[in-house]
Amino acid sequence: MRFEIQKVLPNGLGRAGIIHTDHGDIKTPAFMVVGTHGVVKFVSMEDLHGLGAQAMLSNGYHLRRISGEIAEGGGLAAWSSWNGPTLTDSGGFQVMSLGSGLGKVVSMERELGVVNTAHKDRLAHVSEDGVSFTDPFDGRLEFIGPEESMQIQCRIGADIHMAFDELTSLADDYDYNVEALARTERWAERSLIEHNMHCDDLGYHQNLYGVLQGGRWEDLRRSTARKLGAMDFDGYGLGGAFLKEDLGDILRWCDEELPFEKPRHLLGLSHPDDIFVGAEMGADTFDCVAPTREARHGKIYTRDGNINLRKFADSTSLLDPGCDCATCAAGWTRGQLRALWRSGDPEKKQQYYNLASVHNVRFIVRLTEEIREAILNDRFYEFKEEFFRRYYEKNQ
RNA sequence: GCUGGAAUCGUCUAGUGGCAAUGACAAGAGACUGUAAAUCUCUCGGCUUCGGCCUUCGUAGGUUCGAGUCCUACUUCCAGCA
Repeated sequence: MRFEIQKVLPNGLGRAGIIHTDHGDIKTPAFMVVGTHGVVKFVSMEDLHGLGAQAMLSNGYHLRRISGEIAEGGGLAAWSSWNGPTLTDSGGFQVMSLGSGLGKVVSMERELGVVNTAHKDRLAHVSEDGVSFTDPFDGRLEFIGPEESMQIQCRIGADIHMAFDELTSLADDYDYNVEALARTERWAERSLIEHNMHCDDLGYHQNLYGVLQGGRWEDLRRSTARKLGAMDFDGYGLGGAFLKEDLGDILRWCDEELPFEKPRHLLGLSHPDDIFVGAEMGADTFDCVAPTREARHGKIYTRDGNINLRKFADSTSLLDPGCDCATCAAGWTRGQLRALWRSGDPEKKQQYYNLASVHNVRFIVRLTEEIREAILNDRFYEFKEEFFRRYYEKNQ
């Protein structure tokens, strides 16, 4: 893998570039679509290529039981028939979502009294070795540590792997973050060693990103960035549960310390505010379930702010007039889409999920394309201002 | 015409003496960020100083401390028999 930096923002952090992988190039900043199981929900591979998606993220945790099958199928890109660049997550997110955050929403808004799920109610428990967890669907007790995660990911064979990490929750205090971060750093070393034993097994090179945690504390963020930055990772994942207002600072702390020439992936964020902050502070790639999940839940992205489709029963307006996605190009109106969505007919609902997902994903992919163009043309800050002026102007 | 049965919040529906009244759908509001998520939360008779108050279960009476629930009549609808 090679990362070519084409242009750098005046702040010395944000940049536009190209990540060259064995399955193709990723022009950055870029949004990677999330196909946890190797499929983006309700969106075909043809749709994805059509809307300009450059890379797909899947999850080693979800694919763990069929990783051998995927290896036999030639690795994730071939097996899924995506045939482009891919990335897998280590399962680190599930340490939190099945553990301290079980049953909770990972919100970026300030909530009073965020509380972790009680230990006895968790499906995942962390130890020095790794994470023991109960499969939520079949109740089987399993274990994944750094070595297991690397073995699974190397069989799945994405171009980019994530080191096995522990994502802490907003409710975890400084002391717990110190402890968890030290563990994540030890896991990073173990991940690197194990990864290097298997990273060429499928006949092409697989890369490993180290993942930075450390919550909202500057000393933790900077020290882990220096520590992992000195290790031989191919790039870095920027992880954590953030409050929106902290995101810029946290990314800056990390990216000021990390080796500049290596690519960085901001894990799990894609709302426009977060993409802009990320791109400005040096994140090269992004992924997020929000565009597809929110589409299924009736939230449609538009350049004038997001809309809730429920309110547009009789609307003959396009989803986002001027949008270049396939759904808008085909002339679907808000009212028509709402009718499909609310229909009792499963086929119509599925059609809705497809049309709305394509639109929202295209919206975010296009946003990253535009940010890239703006960076290359020295007008990032102007573009950001234009975008938000329109996006937040009350107008709906 | 006779004999049964039924009428409840937009719709369907629960309810058999203590009820502002069940559930579903529809409707309305909000949430969702490395997918336990085609999901979840809230509202859904009116008013409220949030303690309550008022008006409600086809219509009109009655029995009862108390009636959506029991009785009588009427209205409408359904089924069966003429």
